[in-house]
Amino acid sequence: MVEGIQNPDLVQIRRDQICDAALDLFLEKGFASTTIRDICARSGVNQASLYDYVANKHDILRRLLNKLWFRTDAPTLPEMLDARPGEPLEQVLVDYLRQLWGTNRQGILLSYRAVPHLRDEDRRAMHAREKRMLRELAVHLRRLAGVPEDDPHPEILSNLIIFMTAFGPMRDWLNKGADPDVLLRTVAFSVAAMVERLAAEAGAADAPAAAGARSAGAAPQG
Amino acid sequence: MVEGIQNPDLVQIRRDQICDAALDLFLEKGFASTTIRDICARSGVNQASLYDYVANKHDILRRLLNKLWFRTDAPTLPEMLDARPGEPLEQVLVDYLRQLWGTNRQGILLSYRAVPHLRDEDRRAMHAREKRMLRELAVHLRRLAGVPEDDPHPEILSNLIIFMTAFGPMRDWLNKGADPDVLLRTVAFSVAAMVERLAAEAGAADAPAAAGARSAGAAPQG
DNA sequence: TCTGTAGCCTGACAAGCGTCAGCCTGTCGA
DNA sequence: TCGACAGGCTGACGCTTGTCAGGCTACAGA
Repeated sequence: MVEGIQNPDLVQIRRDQICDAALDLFLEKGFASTTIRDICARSGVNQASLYDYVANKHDILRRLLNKLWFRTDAPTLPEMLDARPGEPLEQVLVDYLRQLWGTNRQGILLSYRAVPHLRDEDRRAMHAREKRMLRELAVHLRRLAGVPEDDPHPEILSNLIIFMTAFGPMRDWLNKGADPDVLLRTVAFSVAAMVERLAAEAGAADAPAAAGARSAGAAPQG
Repeated sequence: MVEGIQNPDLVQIRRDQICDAALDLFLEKGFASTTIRDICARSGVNQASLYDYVANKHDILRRLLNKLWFRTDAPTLPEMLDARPGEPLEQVLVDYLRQLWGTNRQGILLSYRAVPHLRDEDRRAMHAREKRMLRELAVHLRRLAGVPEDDPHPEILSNLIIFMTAFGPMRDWLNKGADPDVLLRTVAFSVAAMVERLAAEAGAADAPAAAGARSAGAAPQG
């Protein structure tokens, strides 16, 4: 080998092997205590050959996050809300969570656990994406709850909701035996209740909200 | 020195030095990539002397979690609810979060990040405590929302609420500039809204709920 | 059969790890 | 003045880590 591996298909196959094995191990033992030798043993790739396919250990983590966290094949929550205007927040959330928790549990876990091991540049990129998502979601919440521009609650609630979308994967060991669908419906209705309450308080303090809460169910605030 | 250090006060002082330095480093760089040499450098304790005060690196982590996670000086959420019967959930939560986020941010972060590095026995103890708390909180929720024994929602909601109590410390980098008090009030009112909605749905499906939601009326915090 | 070469692997490197034996220093009662 | 002894420190151990130079194998084309 003079200049790396030439067959691009082979490179792809080997990289997938390496990343798949590494993902499991990173989630099992953490990034720092997973060794290159571990990854080689599980993936079947030779220890020296590994460096023909990835630059180094950090490169594996970066590739994983690019595939799982910065994925382009699935919409973010605000994108999904954009695409389905008028639909109740709760229903959109159910679909969003089903998709997220169904196909990307590991990506969520990795993104929360691997942060300290990211290179600064990659961490900045992650934070930027998170901030953008938060901002976009806050716009929706502000409209849904009918609160004024200067009210800081939508931003906080956005942050909280995005955090709650990690609930399933992060705490599933405590939900042993629970129906996954009941789980995500519970989260969705909880979020809807939060937004409704925000709308109700804005309406009570202000004027009757223009948009109001769109979610189904009685507003219990009495 | 024949048999360890004899002055118990000195032992305590040194252990605190070691643990304080280690806590910062574990949160900064993760457990596995923090070295004994790092801990010594930051704490000022000599590398050999360190082993006069703690058994090894894992022992440091265990001591930290005992101090921060299995703390006995602060009540758990269900304990606080037991101690203040009749008070609105929302108010109890505000006080609980103020105490938790004020004095134990690092404990929360550590407990979420250090899990993969715990010895099995310690991990089992953590999980047991978590399960007990979840069960106890579910009892309260069931009563507050007036839902029947066989409804699985209180358990899921308990799990979700305990997860949400980690929101402040886990996502504070996204809440830069926000008033910490507004933050925890927002979480508290969100949780109250969730429980109210659970009560409303139980009441709608069943009979008028006996307990109902006890949260204070419209009192917009802002 | 020979040869060039793409891809695989052996074996080793320096660096860094957790750990500790054994020596050194300072203090204090006799 | 002396020695006993608590506590600090030097220096090194055996091991594991990420990384890679360079030799090896298998096979296509002549």
